[in-house]
Amino acid sequence: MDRSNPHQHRLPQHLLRAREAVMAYFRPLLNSRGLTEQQWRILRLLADRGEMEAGMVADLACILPPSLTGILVRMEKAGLVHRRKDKTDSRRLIVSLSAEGRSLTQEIAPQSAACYEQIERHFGEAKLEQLLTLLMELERLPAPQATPVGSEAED
Amino acid sequence: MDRSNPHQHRLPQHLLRAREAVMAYFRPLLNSRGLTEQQWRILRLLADRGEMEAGMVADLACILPPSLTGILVRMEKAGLVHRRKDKTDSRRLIVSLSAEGRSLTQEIAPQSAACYEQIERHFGEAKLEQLLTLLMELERLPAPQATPVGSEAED
DNA sequence: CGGGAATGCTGAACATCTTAACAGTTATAA
DNA sequence: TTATAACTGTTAAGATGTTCAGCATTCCCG
Repeated sequence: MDRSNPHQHRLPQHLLRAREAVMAYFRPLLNSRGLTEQQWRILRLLADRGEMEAGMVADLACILPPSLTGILVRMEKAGLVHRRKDKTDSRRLIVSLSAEGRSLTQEIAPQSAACYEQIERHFGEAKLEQLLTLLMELERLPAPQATPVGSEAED
Repeated sequence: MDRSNPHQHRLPQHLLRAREAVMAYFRPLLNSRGLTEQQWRILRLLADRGEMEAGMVADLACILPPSLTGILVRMEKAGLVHRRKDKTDSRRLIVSLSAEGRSLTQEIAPQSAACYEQIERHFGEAKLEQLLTLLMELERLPAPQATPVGSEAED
């Protein structure tokens, strides 16, 4: 194919592949405890910052609200978290760690850290820092301008 | 939490967030044509390298075989690709672009490139190169050693 | 006070991911 | 040749992603 664009870098693809390479280190650990990636993100979040409302969990754990609803139901059914409505604003859902969830998190955390150190050892601490810096900058990309599709220009 | 580890960097999370920030630029374009991310990856792949067997599509597009099966069925139903068995080895499935799929790809490609250039403009060409280099290195992480869960140590 | 707008979560429909098991085909060796 | 292993793709089941719509609650302003 005559692609005169030398910048066909496929940034999203490489972000995806890199993430897969990294997750391969963590997945066995999580699977051995019957946890999904998302559930582990939520557990750690609650362990680190204490109970919070669902919307904040969604933001911090990068999970869309409709997904989060089901995930939290399953996690509560598994005895990992508690869900309760906010007293003063009954629209809000407060999510907190259960005792069981807390102890499980404390068990897994050091093993997770060990996986991370393996990665660090293979990849190099300096490059890892550099990569994280770039990623955090990229996260701050401004939202794309409306609809660049070129069709509809809202009234 | 007494986390004495100052390296709680959450690399997978940042890879995920960064990817989301980038995909936000491409999603509107793809949605406007009724394509998913995965379908677009497949279309571009076939346009770039010509027909190939399903396994290679899975590898190159970062899609697991069970997912690919359904995706290709839907894409064929939508008239975007053709599927046929290899004559000499009927285990293999050859996937190729249809005329309709090709023209759609050619329509979208320049708009996709435009999105990419927006990102490049915001983020900086140099940093983008640097990031891609690091990502490609990270992809080459060695597979984790067997089962680091601490339970079974075969042989 | 009252009603529309905004907020926060959930439901629904469809697509994809993830793991495990399965089926058809081909390669290999006794 | 024939039993077996290896290879390729698919099915199955459960969990999550993605978009849109809905519902309850709260806010805000006249």
